[in-house]
Amino acid sequence: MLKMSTLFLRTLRDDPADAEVASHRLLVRAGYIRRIAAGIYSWLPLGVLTLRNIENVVRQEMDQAGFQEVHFPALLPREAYEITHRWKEYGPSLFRLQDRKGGDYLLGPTHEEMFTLMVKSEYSSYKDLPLSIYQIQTKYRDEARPRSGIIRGREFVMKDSYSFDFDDAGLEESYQKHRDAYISCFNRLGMKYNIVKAVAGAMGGSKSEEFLAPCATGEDTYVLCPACGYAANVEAMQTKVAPGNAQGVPAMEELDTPHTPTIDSLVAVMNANFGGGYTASDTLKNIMLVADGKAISVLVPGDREVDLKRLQENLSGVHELRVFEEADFAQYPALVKGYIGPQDALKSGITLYADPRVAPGTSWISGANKKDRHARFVLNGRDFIPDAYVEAAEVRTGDSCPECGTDVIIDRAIEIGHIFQLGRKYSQALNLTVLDSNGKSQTVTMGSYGIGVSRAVAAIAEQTCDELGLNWPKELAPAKVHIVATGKDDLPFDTALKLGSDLEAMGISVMLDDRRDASAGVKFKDAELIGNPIIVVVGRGLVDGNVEVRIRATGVKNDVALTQATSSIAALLS
RNA sequence: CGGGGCGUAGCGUAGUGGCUAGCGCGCCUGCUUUGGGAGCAGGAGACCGGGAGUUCGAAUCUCCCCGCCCCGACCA
Repeated sequence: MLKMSTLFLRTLRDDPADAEVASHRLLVRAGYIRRIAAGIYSWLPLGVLTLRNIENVVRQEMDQAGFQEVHFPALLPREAYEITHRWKEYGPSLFRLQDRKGGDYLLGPTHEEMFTLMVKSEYSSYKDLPLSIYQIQTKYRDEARPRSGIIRGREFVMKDSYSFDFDDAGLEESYQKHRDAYISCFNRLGMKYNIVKAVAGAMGGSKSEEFLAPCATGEDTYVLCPACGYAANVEAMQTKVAPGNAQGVPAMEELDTPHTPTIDSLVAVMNANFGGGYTASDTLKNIMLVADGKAISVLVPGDREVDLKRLQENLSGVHELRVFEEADFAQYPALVKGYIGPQDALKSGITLYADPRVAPGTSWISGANKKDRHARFVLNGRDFIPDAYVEAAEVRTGDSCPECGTDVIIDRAIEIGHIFQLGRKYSQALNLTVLDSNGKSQTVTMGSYGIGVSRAVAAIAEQTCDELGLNWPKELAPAKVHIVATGKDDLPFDTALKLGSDLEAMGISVMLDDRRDASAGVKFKDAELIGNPIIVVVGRGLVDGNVEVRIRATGVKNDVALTQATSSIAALLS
């Protein structure tokens, strides 16, 4: 039984000055966590209990699915990460250090390499597969900007699993098993979440989905279709646009459009001099970018910005993407800044990408590649032909769902899980093979699957808290029942202690506020702040043989006969 | 890394050149109180983020450094 008289806990009456988001404020105020450095937190007893509860739900669901728990060190030698090039590619986000002999080490940000090597050292036959193993472990990433308390830290607890299969069908099956296990896990954690299509991105591999907990303070943006349930990360959102009707589009016509280097100025001149009714969406924006040192050209409708992150994710294999600077324009004198059009792209030799919204058969107003000149009736398929189509334009609320055409909404969320089909990227690099039934070596295919365990503490706090404080689902709370003894006589304190013992004997965890010197008001405030699901007040009702049972989440209060208290509480918790 | 804000006791803060750095919460002692963050009295607790400088005099002004928060870039 957790007794408040001795519990290592100090709640704060004021919000800490360095906390802004609700989960951070409340976890600090209620005495769950304390900041040590940017993105690095200590856990006090209440925090540890909650974290362990979440860990245990995750662990049970993993074990239930047949995955086996292992454990790796956080402190790792450089070698394996050198082979997969991540020692370099991970860049400044990797915590690196040296031992006394000058050997390079790192604090593991994720463990694909180590898991792959572990399987390699134990297994060598197709008969050993499939295999899924996992760990719950502390990860280290030197984030450029840790934020929102425990939501994005530099040290955090993650459950990471890895699946090993003989072939693609096996990988698909392991992936689905993980997906199902994640669904039951997050359901049990009492979270609201969406499963969202994601781009595999830097991890390589093909298929990837994120589990996103909707939350205004979340840092991920995703697209949701209210009609069919289609959900995608904004990077992964697909644009479906019908081809334009090229029939009857007049010949391309060059126009005199002085002083129109921007879309707004161009639309104004078009409406003034070349007939009305033009809007930015009739124009074509031709953005010059540098992708890993190579100039590329991207077409998007004039009323949309290029979403660099989205573009980069969809240009597979591009590590660095930036917009043209003056120096880049200097290298391409044929490009007239502000008046670039795709008509001469072939001549320039620069790869021309088009957003799907710039569909075949659509015609546009674009730059004419001459200062103060534009062209209209510039037809895709006749006047220019993109080398490739790529998702580049920003996604907006009201865009069409690629599945059903309904207007999508855009929402924010916290990423609490991510599942990947990695394929053979790591097994190939580290040479993880097994013998097939013909005695031939075959490269194993892998998946990786993560749950942000410490982040889930914050995400659940965000989703469940109210103006009074935290408000945990019963399986996660530090204790299921929070008993408050009030008054100055011994009776309520003795009764409360007895009630607590009875509940614990029934397997119900109890926190008992047995402080003799704290006023009732303080105890009520603390109970609400700490957020255990059931609060029982043992005090003045005792003269009638009653205790008061409150539901933290709803605020509902009921007097219950002391003799019925344990059974009534047990019923509430079942 | 760019932009903005901030750093005074465990927490929240006042103090913008001049007495011993003030207040609230929390903490300690005593008395009173005990169903919504109690009252009175007494007390402990601060190298005012660090360093250098300006000045008769610096929490306060100047420079450098460190740290923290927010927005952006970045983020398996």
